Formats: sequence, structure tokens, C-alpha cells
Amino acid sequence: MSKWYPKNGRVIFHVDMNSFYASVEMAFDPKLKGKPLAIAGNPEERRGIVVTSSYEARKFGVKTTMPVGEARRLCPELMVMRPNFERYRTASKEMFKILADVTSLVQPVSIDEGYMDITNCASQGSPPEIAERIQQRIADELDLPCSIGIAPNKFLAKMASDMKKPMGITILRKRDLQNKLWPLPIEEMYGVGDKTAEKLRRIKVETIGDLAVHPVLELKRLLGINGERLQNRANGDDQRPVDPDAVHEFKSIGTSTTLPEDTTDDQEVRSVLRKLTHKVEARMKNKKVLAQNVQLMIRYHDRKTVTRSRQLKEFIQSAEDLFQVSLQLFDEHWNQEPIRLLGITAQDLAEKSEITQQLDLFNYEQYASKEKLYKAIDDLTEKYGSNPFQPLSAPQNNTVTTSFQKDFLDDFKK
DNA sequence: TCTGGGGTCCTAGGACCC
DNA sequence: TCTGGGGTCCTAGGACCC
Repeated sequence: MSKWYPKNGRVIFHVDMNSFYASVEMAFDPKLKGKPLAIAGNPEERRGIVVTSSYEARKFGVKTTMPVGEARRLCPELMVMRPNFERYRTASKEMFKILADVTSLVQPVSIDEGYMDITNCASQGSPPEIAERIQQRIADELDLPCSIGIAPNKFLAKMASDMKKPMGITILRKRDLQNKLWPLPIEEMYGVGDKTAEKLRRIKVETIGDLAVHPVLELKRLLGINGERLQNRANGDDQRPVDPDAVHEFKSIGTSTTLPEDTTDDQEVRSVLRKLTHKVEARMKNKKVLAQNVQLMIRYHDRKTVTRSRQLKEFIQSAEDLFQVSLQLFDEHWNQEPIRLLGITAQDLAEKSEITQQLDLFNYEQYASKEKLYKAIDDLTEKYGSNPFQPLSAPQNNTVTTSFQKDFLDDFKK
């Protein structure tokens, strides 16, 4: 047992569901098993790209982000289904419950993958035994396949879970790096996309091993701080902890939609923005958060995309408020060209419970008269048992809100 | 057959302040 | 008379991931 659980070091799992959406559909309707299946948007609405495909479909060359038309050409018998996100969320929750039975140190990173820190799980068996049990339970109870990577840190665990699919269990130790990791082409490294791979290839870094031994100064010149980080990971160094709380710490909530056809129609834009803001509002309410920044995204007919955002004095949540800000941004920045996609994102989020006091005050415009406002302030004073303006002087507030406070107090004294 | 929708993190320039 | 260096905030955009 001791050979598995090192005195100095961690044991990290990366659990990765295999072709998750397609697998969930197959578990739901076993008649689909063994058939080439793709989950994709509606081509009629120009959303027809493959999101996930079964392994049977992949044999024909069907790939994620491929337009449905092309996928059908490669694989005439391809079955195409619209995504059922509710179904996938349910399956995802069940999957994470199984992981949570092993340890509370589980960090979900997306709907179908997560990290676990099982350093202190020696009483449950060796890491490969634990991994096998998890894999078996997910297969037996949910009828879903997964791959598991076992390694001393997140990066290596992630790379390991990718090495054997479907239903693989792969151990990647530090001493395996030279043989198992370094020969891989640079674009297969997690964190290296098309752009970075191209840059690296230009300086003759073609494998993960090349990256591991390349002069770090040149990497920094080429990629900034990321160059050094990627090199550390190539050498098997990654200190990031498994953080179970990370999933609750939202940074933004956004939604976007590709229009059925490009448009320059102001009324249509308004109606789309309305719908988007209602969706964002619903999700914000669900998470009990408010936003202090709103971002509008416009993708034009030629796919050129611009984002415009506005920092607000107050926290907002209502669809109406979100709509007003988005519309302003739109009117200020639309260049009159045909629009392909619109998106709205709420940023700078804060939990509602933490900012209700400020909110009550900043909604001063809702009061019909000064008298009513004064009455409201009295009520607030009573409610909070102190000067309701107190929260405004807290350091997290910006100067605008402070000056509002001062102006208002001057007025109040008259 | 042209490329969806949900996110995170990083960079860089300008404004502003000390 | 025209000026350093450091810090924070805001905005826009890019890269990456699933």
C-alpha cells in the first residue's frame, strides 16, 4: 500500500466521461447502442454542428464542431439527435455523487469531468483499485463509460485520462514522463491550442519533450508567463490544489444565440436582447447573485466579433435592468452591419446576501418624493440598527458611490 | 460544409491617483 | 516647465477548454 501513497506528494484522479452526451442518450435508449450517433444543433437554424459523437460515428471521421452536413456525408447512416441538456445534467449529478462517496475532495470542471484528491484514501485500497471501483459503479449504475487518469497532480492526471479511451485507467508517474508524455506532439498538450502550437513549432518545439527542455527565456518571450507554466507542466510540475469550492465561485453568467438569419432589423435585435436578458435573469436568480458589469457581444455576418461592456454603479439582476444596459451598449456600438449572433453576459458577480444593504439604498429613484425616501432611510436605520449609509464607506465601494453619498447627505441636511 | 454555446484566464493600453 | 515610477480600475480582445 505504501508504494501507492507517497509520504510527500499527492494522488490525483481525473475522471473523464467518454462521449458523454451520446453515451447518456444510449443509456436512456439502449436501441441506440452500437450505432453511429451524433448530438448536434439544428442545421435549419444554422446551429448544425456536431457537439458529441459516439465511437461508432468517430470511426467514420465524424468529429466535434463538424457541420452536420459534412458528418452525414462521411457517415450516411449517422443518427442525429438534438441535445437534451436536462438529461445530461441529471446524469452528471449522479456521476458526481459516486465520486463523492470516495472523498469530499472532488472538483467538477465541466458537466462530464472532474478531479479528485485521494491522497488520504489509503483505507479504501490502492489508487488503481479505487479507480476500478468508481469506473465499475458508473458503468453498472448509470450505464455510462468513463476514463480515469491517476497521477501526482492535476495536469498529469488530465493527460493520463486522455491516453486510454473509452473505459481506460491510466497511471502516469513522474518516472513515466520520458516514455509516456514526452513523445506526444505538442498540440496534444492540455493548454496548447492551435495558436500556441503554431508558435511553438516555429521555434522547433514539436513534442512535449521538446518543450520540457527548451530554454525558458525564449518560451517567456514567445508566450509570456504561460510559456514558463507550460514548461513546468511538461516537466510534470503542477501545484494547483483540487478545490471543491471552485465550482461555486462564479465569475460570469452569459447566454448567446446565433440568429436564424443575419439581420439589421432594430426591432428583431430588441426582441432577441429581451429574450437573452430574461434567460440571464433566471440563471442569476437561481444562483442568487447580482452583477455589476454587463457585456454585450455582437458577431457580424463575416464572423468578426466585438464585445462591449459597462461597469455599473449598482448591482443589478432584473431582466429590465440588464436589457437597458445591453440596449445602450448596442445603440452605442452597432456599426449597422448585418448581425449573426448576439450575446449578453453578467460579470462582476456578488452574492445577493452580501449586498442587500447597498441595494436598498441605491434604488433611491424608486421613491416618489423626498419625504418617502427619508421615511425609507428611517426604516432602514431601524432595520439595520445603525446608519444605513455605513456600508457605503466600506473599502469595496468605488468613488462614484461615495460621492453620491456625500451629495445626498448635503441635500439631506438642507 | 464553413464553424454553437458555455465558460476561465491573461494581456495591454488608457485614465487616474499618489 | 514638463516630468518618474508604481498602483488600481476599466475596457477590449485573444487564447483556450469542454
